[in-house]
Amino acid sequence: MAQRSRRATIYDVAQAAGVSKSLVSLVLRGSPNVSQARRTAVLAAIEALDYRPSQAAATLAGGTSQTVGVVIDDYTNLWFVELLRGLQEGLGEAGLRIAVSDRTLNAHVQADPLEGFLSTRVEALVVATEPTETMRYPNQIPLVVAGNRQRQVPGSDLAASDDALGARLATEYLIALGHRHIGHISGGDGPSALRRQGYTQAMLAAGYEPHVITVMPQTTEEHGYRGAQRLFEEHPESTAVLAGNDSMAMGVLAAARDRGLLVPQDVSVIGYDNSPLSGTHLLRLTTVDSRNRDLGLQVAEQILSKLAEPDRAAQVIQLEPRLIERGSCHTPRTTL
Amino acid sequence: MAQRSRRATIYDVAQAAGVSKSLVSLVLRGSPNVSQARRTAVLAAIEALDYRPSQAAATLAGGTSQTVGVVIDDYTNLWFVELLRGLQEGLGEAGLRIAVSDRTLNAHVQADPLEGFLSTRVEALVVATEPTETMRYPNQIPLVVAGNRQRQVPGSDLAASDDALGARLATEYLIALGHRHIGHISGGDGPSALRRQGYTQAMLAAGYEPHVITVMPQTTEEHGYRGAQRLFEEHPESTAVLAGNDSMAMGVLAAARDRGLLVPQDVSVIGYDNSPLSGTHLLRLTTVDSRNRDLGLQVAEQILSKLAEPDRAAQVIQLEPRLIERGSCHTPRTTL
DNA sequence: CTGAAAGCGCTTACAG
DNA sequence: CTGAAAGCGCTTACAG
Repeated sequence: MAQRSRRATIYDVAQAAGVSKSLVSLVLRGSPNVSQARRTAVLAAIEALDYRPSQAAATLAGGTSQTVGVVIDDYTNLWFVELLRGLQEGLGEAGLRIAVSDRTLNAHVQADPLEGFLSTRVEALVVATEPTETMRYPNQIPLVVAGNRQRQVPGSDLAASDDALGARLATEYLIALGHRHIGHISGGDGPSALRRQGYTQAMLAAGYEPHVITVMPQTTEEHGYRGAQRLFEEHPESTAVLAGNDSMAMGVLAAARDRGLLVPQDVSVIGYDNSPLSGTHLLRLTTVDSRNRDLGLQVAEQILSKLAEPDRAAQVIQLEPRLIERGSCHTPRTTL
Repeated sequence: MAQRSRRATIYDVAQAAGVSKSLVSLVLRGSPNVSQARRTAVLAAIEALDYRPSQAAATLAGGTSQTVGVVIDDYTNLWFVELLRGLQEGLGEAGLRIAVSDRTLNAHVQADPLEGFLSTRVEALVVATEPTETMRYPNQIPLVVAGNRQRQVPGSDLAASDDALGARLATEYLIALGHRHIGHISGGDGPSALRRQGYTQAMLAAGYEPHVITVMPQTTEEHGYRGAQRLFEEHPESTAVLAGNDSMAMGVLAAARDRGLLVPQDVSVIGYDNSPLSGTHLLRLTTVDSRNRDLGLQVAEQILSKLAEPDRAAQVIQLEPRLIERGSCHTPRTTL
């Protein structure tokens, strides 16, 4: 039935439908200036020929790829999933496609995912990872950095959750619960630095001594585990721990268990990110929600506005995080 | 410095380097038939003009996109990550790019991710999700289905882990440990059906009664939790549980804990997938490794061979899984 | 080793 | 509402 022959082109469709190829193009792009009869004929021909327009030709001829590129750091670091959802929602109206790439996906053909996107002529770029100095940033298309990062990209928009505020909220929550010996396990990236700040501020404001254990360079369960071990050793009086994120919190839970401490009876634990993990029956982790979906919506808006007005000044948008109460916190066992 | 003007094209580079544009094309594609002096000049011009070749033009003119598309079901379902790594490794030599899309990413512009890939003129397609009947499968490019699925795609290659064998290995391991009351929590997808088979076989072979709890339609922690609750209620004599995958195993752990059962002392638990989750300090989950990276390597090979010889018959490749022993299993508390 | 020419499959004005 | 023409930025033979 289907021949392995040459692919159908717009010419074939035009011929089969008995119209010119411009007309086919109009139908494809949903123009209202096409008679019903011809539209039907074209659609039938498309179906019959199993025709699919060539994205390459459309991009080349139209001068626009209609896609925005998103660079993430790692598929296992799930915070980007909700961001993507928000982006998709926000970009829907405009009909922009989304393409995702992590650092390693095409490392065999291109050192830098940005290069690939730039060659693809994306309309805009979202950098949802720590920007590197080797990246050559485009200045001809909108670029928005998503999330709090250590490095700035001059001229780019920025959309991030207020990580300092989130950590402050979490710490104040523990303090309100009656805790005063609260430790913090922190990592080495952009959000970590801000969360550390928020934690420290809240502790000092309450007149308590902050205990920060910084584990470099990652923020995995393993790092959380090691950090918590150190905390429990150096500060056995700790009755609560704020972890740098949910993965690290999972490590904290493991360290507590291995030390014979019950959560939340002996020690309260708070995570950060409201990841799928935190909502499981096994963890029931109280955490901070960064509202990444809303973040994605904001990023979409920034892209759209910059596309409409390329000369507008760079924007910085900050979202307010909120605390999600679940089952990992309690009043301290012994109120001193 | 950088003008927001028109993008540099191959013409601009040729002119700046004082060569013809064919020569620039040769340099870009790494041809050896270019003198050192001219190559240097071209490279300098590319750098100076911040030139990036247009992927669209290259695809259109060259008649090949040099990319293979991978359809996954969901970014939160992490089994594809290792698959991607293997694919990347295997495709590296050939210089093929990888593009990933899940079902929802571009749902606002295209109902089906396949359509997008087909418009992009990918060289091959990897379907790492349950094929749907609405998908129009191409017959002109290699298609390989990765993982065990319920639906077949006629003419496509298949690469999967032997899920029945994996479940049998896990069950036999528990039996060897002395367990005879072993339950299985299963889901509703392709791998689930096979794992169920393997479990049942092993139980019957040992002369024990299989207890399967099937929770539809998903295979999440929540489903594992509910399934285990039912198992513990209906079969309180159970001393071991084989979960359909690691996420479900996590739910089993939670259900055991909520029932006051210790793992592994009171009940042994085995997962499936060897996901990042299973290796955490908190879970220390004994699990089955499907060797997804090797699977990716196999898929790459299938693609390459089909590209070289389009008429070769469809292949089915099955990999042997292996058991990963960690800390969630023990001999049964009371040997009956 | 290098250059001129044709063509890939579309979109976009521009006439009718 | 519809068609003929030019052109997008490359690659690929094909001559030299």
